[in-house]
Amino acid sequence: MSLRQIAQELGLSVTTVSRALAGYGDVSQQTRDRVVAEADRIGYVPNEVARRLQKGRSDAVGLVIPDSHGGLDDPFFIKVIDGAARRASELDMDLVVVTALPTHRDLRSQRRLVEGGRIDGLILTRLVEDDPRLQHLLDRRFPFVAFSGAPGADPRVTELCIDESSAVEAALDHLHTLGHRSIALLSSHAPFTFVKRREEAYRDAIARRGLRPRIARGPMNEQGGYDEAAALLLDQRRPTAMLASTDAIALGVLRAARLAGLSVPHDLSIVSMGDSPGLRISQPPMTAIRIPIADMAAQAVDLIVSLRDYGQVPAPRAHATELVIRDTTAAPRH
Amino acid sequence: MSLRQIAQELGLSVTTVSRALAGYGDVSQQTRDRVVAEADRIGYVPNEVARRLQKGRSDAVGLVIPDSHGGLDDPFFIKVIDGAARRASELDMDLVVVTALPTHRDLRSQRRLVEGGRIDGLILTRLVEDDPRLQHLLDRRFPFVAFSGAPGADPRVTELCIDESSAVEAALDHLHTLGHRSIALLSSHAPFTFVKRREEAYRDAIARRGLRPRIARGPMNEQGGYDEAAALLLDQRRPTAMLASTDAIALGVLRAARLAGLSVPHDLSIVSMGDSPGLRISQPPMTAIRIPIADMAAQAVDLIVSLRDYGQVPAPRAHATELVIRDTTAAPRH
DNA sequence: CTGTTAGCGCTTTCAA
DNA sequence: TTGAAAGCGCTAACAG
Repeated sequence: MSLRQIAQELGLSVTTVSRALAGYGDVSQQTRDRVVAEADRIGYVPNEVARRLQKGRSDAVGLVIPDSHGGLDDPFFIKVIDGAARRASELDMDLVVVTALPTHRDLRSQRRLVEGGRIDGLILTRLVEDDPRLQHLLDRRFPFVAFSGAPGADPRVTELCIDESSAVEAALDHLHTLGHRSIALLSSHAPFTFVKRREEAYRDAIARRGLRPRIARGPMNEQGGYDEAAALLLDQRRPTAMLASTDAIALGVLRAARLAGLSVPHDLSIVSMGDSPGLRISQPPMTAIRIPIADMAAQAVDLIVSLRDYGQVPAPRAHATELVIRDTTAAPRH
Repeated sequence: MSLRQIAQELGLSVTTVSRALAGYGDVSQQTRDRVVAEADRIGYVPNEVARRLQKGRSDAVGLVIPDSHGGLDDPFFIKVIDGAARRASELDMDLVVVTALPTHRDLRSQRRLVEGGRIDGLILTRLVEDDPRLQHLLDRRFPFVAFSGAPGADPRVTELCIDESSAVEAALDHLHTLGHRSIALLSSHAPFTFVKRREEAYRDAIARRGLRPRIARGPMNEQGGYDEAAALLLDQRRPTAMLASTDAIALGVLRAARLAGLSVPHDLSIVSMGDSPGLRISQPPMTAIRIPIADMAAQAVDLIVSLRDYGQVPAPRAHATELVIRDTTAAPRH
């Protein structure tokens, strides 16, 4: 099961066998055929670890997910893993997943991964302001891409993002066209960059229409969405539509509306931003801005390979989003 | 950033430095202190790849998830990844995730992983009868554990399972005690072992109570559950309760009941088997048998380490399940 | 076209 | 208690 075995069997040098199997380099066709035949016969698979040591790279991409003690329930991560693992598999690479406490104050996971040579590049998610992870990677000039954007548009950071402006614009256009004039944004307190960007995009889009912005914030989960929506719905002049900045929040809004006895979409329209499967089977199915997380994750792998091999990337562009109209949006009642 | 650097800096041999850092072996306390201090100073992190090559093991655990072209939406896998990655991180190991086509007829992913020395053991999920993956691993005596059970109770297979009998029994006991006498099982056509086990457990538990079994089958997803339930609900003598063998199916049942104008739980009680977060926020929140997927995945890592190091495992026991009573179960109407 | 040599960074003998 | 030497399996550089 090693090159040496094949070499001995065929009376060749290990080098020649290696070359023949690599598929390039100078080897006679005859030798190549013999080697390949023998390799097939004994079912040779190269030792990836040895190859990595020699090549000085690991052909693996890292991903850190939050350590939530068995409670990880964010569809975002399964999408990221799905997309990244698929692309990595296509490239004969590994996706290495480790957990870290969500605070990321403890860089041990990242250091083991990065400095131990286990991976060639890292996919970062949920970056916050002054994220220590970022500095660590920049200091080492280690290849990485940041999902959902990095704070401050640092040119050294390769971002993987959607065009938040046009995504929010599409949602507001849809609602505005339906006749809504009071549209709230259900945002969150979470310190992630995309949260802020979405808020800005919302403010701009609302201002362009001469409407009044209303932004609610809470924890970035279902309960948070529920609480935010419940408070807004108590208001005398409650909004006729809500744009939720994440799927979990949107599902909380839906629950709040139901418990308040409001009909969705007639008493309240809801648009979510995301792509969770839960949105399709919610009651009613949720209108949403689809964010192609898996595709973005697949691209992340390509970008990392490019960064590793060429030290730069072909200017990554924002991914297109898509308004998927389902059953939580309609014209407001008078 | 290598042992050599530290060795040169301190005028020691690489061997000594290695020993000092390993924490065992014969090194004077003084030398050890000096080495550790210097290692800290330059921020030494051992090259994991070199260590792996030398040790002949990779300190990594593999997991193959279905390649669903960006559509992976099964909460099962995120739980598995979460639990396995966390335990692996605790042990300073990696979790390597790759995708493969769900048919698993193509063993390339597995062969690259296993024979390339990239991992020390593999976590298998969703095994089917005569699964080619199983034979491949058994042939090579490669450490692996099978999630959700392997067909046929092969003694060479380390299983990670719940006690299906007592899980189903708990669900049926709950429903029976509430007064239900017509309880259907919404199963699926999926060829996985746990599906069959659940059906058997259901038959037994129903028989013990002198009731008549009713088993419906369809695709193992939300739509499947919807279709199965819709058909049952058309029946003159429709069941008053349904036990869904997976969460996705249960959510489909809920949708069918709603569209049929039935009140859940009063017209129809539903119990699910699983642990998805979606169950907590369904309307109404779903009564379920909680299956501790993440804990099982964490144990999977321990079992693989044990198999690797000792060639055997401390007889793994079935994981306990728990009936979580929420709002989809109540006494039947007359 | 093929072989020899060297070395990736580490750990493990075996000697001193 | 320390060091020298060997080698994990592979690839790259340099000769022939």
